[in-house]
Amino acid sequence: MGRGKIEIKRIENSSNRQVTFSKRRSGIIKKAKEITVLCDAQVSLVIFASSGRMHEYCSPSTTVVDLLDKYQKQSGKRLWDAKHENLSNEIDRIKKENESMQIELRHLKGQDISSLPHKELMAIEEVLDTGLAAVRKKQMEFHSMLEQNEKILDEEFKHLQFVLTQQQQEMAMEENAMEMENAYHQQRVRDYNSQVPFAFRVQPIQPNLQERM
Amino acid sequence: MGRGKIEIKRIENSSNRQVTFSKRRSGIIKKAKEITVLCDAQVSLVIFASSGRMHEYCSPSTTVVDLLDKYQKQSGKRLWDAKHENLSNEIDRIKKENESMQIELRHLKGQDISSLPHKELMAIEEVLDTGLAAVRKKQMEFHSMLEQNEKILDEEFKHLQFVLTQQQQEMAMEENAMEMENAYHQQRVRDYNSQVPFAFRVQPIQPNLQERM
DNA sequence: AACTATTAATAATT
DNA sequence: TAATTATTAATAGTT
Repeated sequence: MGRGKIEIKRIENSSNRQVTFSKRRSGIIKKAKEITVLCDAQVSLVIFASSGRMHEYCSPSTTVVDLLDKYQKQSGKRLWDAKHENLSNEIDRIKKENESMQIELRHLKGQDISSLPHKELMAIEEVLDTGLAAVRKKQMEFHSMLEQNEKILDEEFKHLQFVLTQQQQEMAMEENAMEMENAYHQQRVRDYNSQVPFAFRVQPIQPNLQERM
Repeated sequence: MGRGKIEIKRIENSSNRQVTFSKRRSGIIKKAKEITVLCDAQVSLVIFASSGRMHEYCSPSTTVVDLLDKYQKQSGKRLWDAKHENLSNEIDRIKKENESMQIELRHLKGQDISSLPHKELMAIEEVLDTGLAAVRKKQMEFHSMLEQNEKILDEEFKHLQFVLTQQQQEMAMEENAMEMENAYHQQRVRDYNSQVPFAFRVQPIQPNLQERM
């Protein structure tokens, strides 16, 4: 019922598939509505697209829950109970997993090892040794990184110090040449320093140089 | 789509209604199957006839239970009772616990520690140190126990050796006194030895003593 | 998203 | 009740 006959197999083209889904979904829901009216049936229809989006139809005057309750009674399949049982089983499974992990953790922490056979003690020791080695290696890396950072900062600091000292010497020479503007220049130096974080300010090689000028 | 157009309203003629129900029901189920295959959708379809008879379709590879689980997640409608919710919550809780333990275990084994902050690395190292110390202490205890056992066994052995030597000397004296019964006594010694495990048998201090006698 | 040629579903009939 | 068929409805490909 279209321009051509199609085979009933997965539509590979994704956008075609989505368009077809949309059309057929509304078709089915329309049919579901019609059969409820024509034959006063009750229908519960839930459709999930491959995208995960959900669409549903449920006959008026009922709810999905009501219908599923009826479904449960008639099919003999116990939806709730089955679900219940599944959950319980999963809980049991996870709890067991949990417990064994807890025991392992304790052993690794040196707890509850009194009654362990010698062989297991040795295995635990080996795991601990391996772990400790890995952690210490990581810490060594961390430290060497810190040292390297320090070295880089140190060099940057020295460079900055050098540059500033040069600038100050230039200024000092200017000041010598133009004694009159002394006050003005001192102000400039102060301005500059106020823009530089304290840690990077240069201590004059000759202390109190400014005071002497 | 029939010999004539029909209005969508309840079919009053009961047998017509039933026939139509039957035809349309199979039509809907066919459509449900088709959309499942064509668009890889998942469909849960439950139809009740006015007679009460139930018909259902559910996409392969799922169950009504699974679909309803998804349904309730998306719709926010509570299909299951509080019990189920409790179980679900517990599962979530345990799963979280599980995950954190798994992470801790991995860290202790020296895995996945690359991105850890230094502080945590130190904490892990401390735990490992503590654990290792405990395990090693236990192993020391084990060893010293072994040594002690050995010592005790050794002493017992020496004692046994002493006692047996004495007995043999007594026997030898008897034999000297009653030369005639020599053969008989040798038999007794052999009988005795056959009841004692080989490891505990006494080597005569003078080899070949019996042969010389 | 709307259109339309074609197939598919089905209402009436047998 | 089941099969047939005339007709409508659904929809695949196109615009």
